[in-house]
Amino acid sequence: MEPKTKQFRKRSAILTCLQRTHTHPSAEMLHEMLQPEHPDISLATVYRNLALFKQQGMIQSLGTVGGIERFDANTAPHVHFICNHCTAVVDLPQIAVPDQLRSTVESAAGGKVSECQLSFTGTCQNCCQKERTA
Amino acid sequence: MEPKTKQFRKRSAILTCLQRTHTHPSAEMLHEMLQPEHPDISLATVYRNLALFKQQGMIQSLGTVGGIERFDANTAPHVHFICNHCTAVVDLPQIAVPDQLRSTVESAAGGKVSECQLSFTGTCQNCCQKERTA
DNA sequence: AAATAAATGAGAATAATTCTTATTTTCTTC
DNA sequence: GAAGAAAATAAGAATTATTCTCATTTATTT
Repeated sequence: MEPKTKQFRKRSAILTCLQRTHTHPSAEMLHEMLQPEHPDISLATVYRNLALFKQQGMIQSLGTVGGIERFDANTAPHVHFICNHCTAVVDLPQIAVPDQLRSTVESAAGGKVSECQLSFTGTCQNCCQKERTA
Repeated sequence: MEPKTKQFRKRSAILTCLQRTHTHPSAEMLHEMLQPEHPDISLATVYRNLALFKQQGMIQSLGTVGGIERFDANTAPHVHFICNHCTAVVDLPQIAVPDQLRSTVESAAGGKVSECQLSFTGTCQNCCQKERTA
């Protein structure tokens, strides 16, 4: 008979998939990545659970790239590089986000900070090369 | 007769309006702000010109807040605080974005950086107070 | 095992943004 | 200054990422 895991919640499959990838996928990208293991998963389920995870603070949204929202299971403050050409998003762990920034911001803005995001947009290495040879 | 200015390009009116505000408006917010002076302006024109300005590097997109794109005529790197409750966006000029970051990122990512964005999300002062009294 | 609660699939609904086309406005050239 | 060419715009249709609805399935509790 079928292994039980396949009948279990798809919720955890979605979270696990997001945690294992480094591509900062969109809902649709995740949906495709889940196809081999869960061919019957609905796109609405992916959206629904991503919203839930986000609300619970288990994952983070990077905002949109080309009009499509991208997600990250790494909620620790870290830096992203976003390629406008191929919409790839990569982490830049080499670059640190100053720790004391949050409290500085809170006193400057007078509110409560829940998230910090430092991102650079431009053209990635691959796309730079493609442009050169084109 | 009507003053000539009203018959001139709406393009410049859109840019001027964005340059004079500090609310980091969306296309629709801009459209509303332009109503008194240009009641016949089309929302499509606002979208079209914002896309043009962005492509020409004259303005910047902050990304989306609550699913709606927000714009800023200040293209110099600076820090934003975004309230998740009222979707207000304010500048934090007190906090500087390190200058050498761009080149550090370019060597780390191996690509070409065109934009930098540092933003904090949370609850603004006003919304914090409202929560307290609610 | 029955009853209740939670999760999901499928597709419809929503809404921000973009596109299309006809019209108007501006610019160029004579 | 007028005629023709080019650019900009208005209005609404089209697109599409995301959300919602509701019937069904799956899990949990009694």
